[in-house]
Amino acid sequence: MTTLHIIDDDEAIRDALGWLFQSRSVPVAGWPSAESFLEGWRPDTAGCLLLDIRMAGMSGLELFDRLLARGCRMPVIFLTGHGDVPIAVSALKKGARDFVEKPFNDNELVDRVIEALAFDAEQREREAGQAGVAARLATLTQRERQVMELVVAGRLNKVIADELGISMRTVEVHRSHVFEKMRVKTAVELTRLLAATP
Amino acid sequence: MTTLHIIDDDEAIRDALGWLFQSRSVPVAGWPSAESFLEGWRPDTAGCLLLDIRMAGMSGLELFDRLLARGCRMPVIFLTGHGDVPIAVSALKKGARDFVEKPFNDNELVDRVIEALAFDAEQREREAGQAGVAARLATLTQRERQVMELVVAGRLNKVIADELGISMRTVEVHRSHVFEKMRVKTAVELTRLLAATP
DNA sequence: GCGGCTATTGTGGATATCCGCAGAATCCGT
DNA sequence: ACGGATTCTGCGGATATCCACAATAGCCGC
Repeated sequence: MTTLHIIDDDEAIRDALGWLFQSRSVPVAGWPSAESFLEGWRPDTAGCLLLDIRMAGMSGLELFDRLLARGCRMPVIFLTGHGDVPIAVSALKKGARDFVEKPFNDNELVDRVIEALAFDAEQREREAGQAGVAARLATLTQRERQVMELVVAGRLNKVIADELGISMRTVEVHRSHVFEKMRVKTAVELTRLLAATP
Repeated sequence: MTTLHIIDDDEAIRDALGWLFQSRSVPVAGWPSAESFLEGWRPDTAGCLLLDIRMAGMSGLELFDRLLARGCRMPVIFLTGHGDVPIAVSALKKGARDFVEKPFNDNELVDRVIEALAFDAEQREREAGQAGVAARLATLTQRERQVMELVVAGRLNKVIADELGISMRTVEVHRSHVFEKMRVKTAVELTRLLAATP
């Protein structure tokens, strides 16, 4: 299982949460500030975040915004001791996974964290597949991409040739290159490959 | 534009909100209770809901649950005067669109409602298209459905014939019927049609 | 039993797609 | 200037798909 990142400037809380999750076999990493986590974060950092709202220095919300801006897609569970509805609403609408008030129920929190970790693992698997597709897409030339778009739009070769003002034979060549580079054998497979990503 | 349904047991608030929205050209329907709205609700009721949490009789949350159970997909904006974070979190996680505390900013609320109405309209358009596809799917015979699944999986006719233990000619016939009934001309179009719905 | 729907198969021909072989033009970097 | 990548084109043949015409057979409802 991947790691739960606990970000809280109160060492006592980090320790208590660390204890709780380690006792449930959830790997934990503790961070004493938003800044320290942000510095250590890399696009391939996996797992989920348990993030305190109020912290000295950068707040949990600000860290969340900065992570989003950097393309981080890890599930984030906010922890807060002083429930503020507008903050909760805006965090959830931005894509936070959960918003939990202290004091919380231990078992419930553990369950939510485990679900979030599973979600992250699945999401990373999906994205790994998509990255492979994106890498293959990047090897296409402009013309090949144009032809591909018309192919997955369902146009016949002769129509594509018309629309691009080139001969059918040339379309066939590009089409064949696209299939080869994208590692598919039929237009239908290509369509499915691209339908899963856009 | 479609209708905003205001559900609040306080007539003064219904009137005030009604005024606000009518002055912004948003069509409004007022309901004095969750029960009255639920009774009048039909699957094709369009628009969005502005729903008070605390009401005599059925609460806003309970109405929301019942609507979800009946397959209602209208955007719901909750209104509440006594912010409760766990309630807001659970409502949003269930799919509520927004959760607004009184007193609210008029302009902000109007903006959110207009966005929600636009969202509902788009969603209904999408679903109308999907319903058409579903209706056409329902006209397929079992065999045609089997062939269709293999076609959109990218198999060639000869392979399909093998897998189903029938002749290629029969596959061609079924395939042609599928195209006709689904109103497409190529396997790629069919794939796109089905990829948008699953 | 007759008519309609479904499923099946065949023949034969028109179209489309797939592919190897061959040739050529432009642009770019060494 | 030479090689490489990209784009373009033609020919011909092997496969595949599309389709009209034609026919057989089982099941179901009237």
